[in-house]
Amino acid sequence: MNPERALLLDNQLCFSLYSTALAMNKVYRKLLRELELTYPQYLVMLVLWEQDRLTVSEIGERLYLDSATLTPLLKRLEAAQLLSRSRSAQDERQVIVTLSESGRALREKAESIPQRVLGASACSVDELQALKEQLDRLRARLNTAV
Amino acid sequence: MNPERALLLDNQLCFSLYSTALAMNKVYRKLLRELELTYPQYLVMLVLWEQDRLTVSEIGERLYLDSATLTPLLKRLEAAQLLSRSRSAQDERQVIVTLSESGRALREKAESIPQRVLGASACSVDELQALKEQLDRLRARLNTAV
DNA sequence: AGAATTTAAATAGCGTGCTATTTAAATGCA
DNA sequence: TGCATTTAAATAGCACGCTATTTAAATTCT
Repeated sequence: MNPERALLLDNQLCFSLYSTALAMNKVYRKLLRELELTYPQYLVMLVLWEQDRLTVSEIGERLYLDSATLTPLLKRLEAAQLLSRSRSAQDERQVIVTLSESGRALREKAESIPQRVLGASACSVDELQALKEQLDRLRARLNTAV
Repeated sequence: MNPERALLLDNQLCFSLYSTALAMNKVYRKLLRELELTYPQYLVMLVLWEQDRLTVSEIGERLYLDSATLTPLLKRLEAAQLLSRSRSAQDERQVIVTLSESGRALREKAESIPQRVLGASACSVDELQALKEQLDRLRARLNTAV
């Protein structure tokens, strides 16, 4: 593709990625309103529902986010009484994040979310699975490029 | 997929989309530093390089963004002397965005960007084209769902 | 043991992207 | 004509997500 054509918005994969991610976020905002969570907060809860008592860095590794993003986010989740943050006794530099009772309980209310997002996407599971695999490959390559 | 498994992070297309978009943004941040543009600012410039003298809404339609996002962004581009904003004479509610000489000139410096992003992605053009089409379909469906 | 280095998290400051609201201009309609 | 409605952009306020820096704890090295 010549440089002229490459600069056309409609030819840019990256714009498709950007705008589809925004569209996805809008769908989640609507669904997550009843849980009073933002999408990144929901991601943190997903991680903790899988494994509780992680450090800030461990959560960040899972989500590709750093403490500058996570610390204020975790403080908001703590203020909402979904989790608590406490310094590790073994290593005082680390902060351990622990779900509260209501944090664990929220999982049930979240169980319907994936199905409803699938509905909004109006795609088949196979189609989404293929897309997911392509995105994961691309992310891996982009992350090594930086 | 049962609700248990659907809540696992690794099974979520949406997380792949979210995190790949963040990874893409990081690649762009590095490349766009020499143009002193952010990625959304670069998108606005792409739109204006294709067609100059658009209103704020027209830019927003192209990028799926509204005036709450675009107004401050356009003010920054105006402060950087890449464009000017002026009220339409026909309809004083509208603001016409016009590239400056240096705004037009920046296009040349931007011409190498798509090629360099392609390099960072380490994907074939065909592969990216397929991914783009899937994303565009998904965005269209998500946008009608909201 | 003590100084230098590394590490984890927090903080400061900036630019989106959003919802809800406001302002001002244009349009519709009795 | 005059008032209500609609529209375009701007504004207020919030939550990310980032870079760069700071703080404090752990580790390394002599």
